[in-house]
Amino acid sequence: MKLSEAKQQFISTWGAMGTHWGINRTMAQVHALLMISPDPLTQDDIMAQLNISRGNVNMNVRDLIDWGLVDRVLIQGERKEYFTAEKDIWKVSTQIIKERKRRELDPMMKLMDQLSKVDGDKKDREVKTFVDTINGIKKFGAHADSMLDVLVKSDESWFLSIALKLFK
Amino acid sequence: MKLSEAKQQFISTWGAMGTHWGINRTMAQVHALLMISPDPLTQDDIMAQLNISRGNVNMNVRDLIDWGLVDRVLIQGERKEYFTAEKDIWKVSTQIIKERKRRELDPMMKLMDQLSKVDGDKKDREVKTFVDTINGIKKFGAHADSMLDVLVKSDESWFLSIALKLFK
DNA sequence: ATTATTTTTCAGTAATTATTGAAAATTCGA
DNA sequence: TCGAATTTTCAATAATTACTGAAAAATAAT
Repeated sequence: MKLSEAKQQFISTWGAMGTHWGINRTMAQVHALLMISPDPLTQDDIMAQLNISRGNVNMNVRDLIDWGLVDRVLIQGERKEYFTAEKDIWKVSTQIIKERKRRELDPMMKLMDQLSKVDGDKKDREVKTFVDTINGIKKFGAHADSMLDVLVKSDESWFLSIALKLFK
Repeated sequence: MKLSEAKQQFISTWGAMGTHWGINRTMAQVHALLMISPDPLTQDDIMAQLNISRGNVNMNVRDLIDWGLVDRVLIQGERKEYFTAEKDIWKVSTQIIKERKRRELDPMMKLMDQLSKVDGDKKDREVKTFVDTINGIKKFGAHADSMLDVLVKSDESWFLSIALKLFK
């Protein structure tokens, strides 16, 4: 397979995968493009390679920066901004985990705390099932939370050595 | 907070959360409703409680069954079908992990195998960056794959005892 | 301070995805 | 086998989400 074809394939698949993960297709494609580009790219480079508008590039790159997956790079003597992406997939993963925990798990757990204080007799089947489900989620979430914290703070080699001991 | 209000809140938040995870809002809401319902519900129950059409209920319940998160229940002497959801969040999670691994990780890894065989000189920066990125994803995916396999096969108490030892 | 270059914003539009509802198919009791 | 009850399908439509492109804002060189 030729490089250009392989690149296209990768970008397109990474984009499709994004849609299964609540990430919009273009954002995932921009990320894919930057991951396989040896040098930083400009807005115009990205526009040209993905055939999308300037506004679209701008918005998606900004989102990627918010996610901590892409960085602005200043190139000496150049007026334009350049962008580059972290290429180490371990770092990419931990960054995504960190952000999703903050954006999703933390607020969800806060809500569960409130909901577990619902009024009513625990002998009522309706109340009992509700409270049990909520408490199950709370307990599970608390464990997930502390595991993910440690995971995100550890580095890959530490993690893999544990993983291999446990799971091989 | 009253039960009815808490239920609404839970269903609505679980639905919104679904959209961040590539799951459609209604499907997540149906799942939420069934998780907090002590007894199995019919299509009509779900229609009434969530204010959605029969076709919509039918399609989303079918998807949930495909995901292994909801089961049909036959009630003695009743013509209608009833539906119920697994309420143990550990089981729900492992089921989701199992399905996503099969639907997403496995095909992605198959593609990476193909893409890593791209033509061209590894001394070319373009080629090198591409191959390195792909290989990084392959290696990471292989570890994730075997970890998730074990995770899914283990049960909660086993897993938590390991988790506590490691991460507390 | 003026002008050229680059980035950002956002109203309008396009594309995608989800939902309805009625017709068709299926199921099962009589 | 017939017919009522129930489930499924799917074309039409609604709702949502993403994208464009041009105008406005910001930046920096002269």
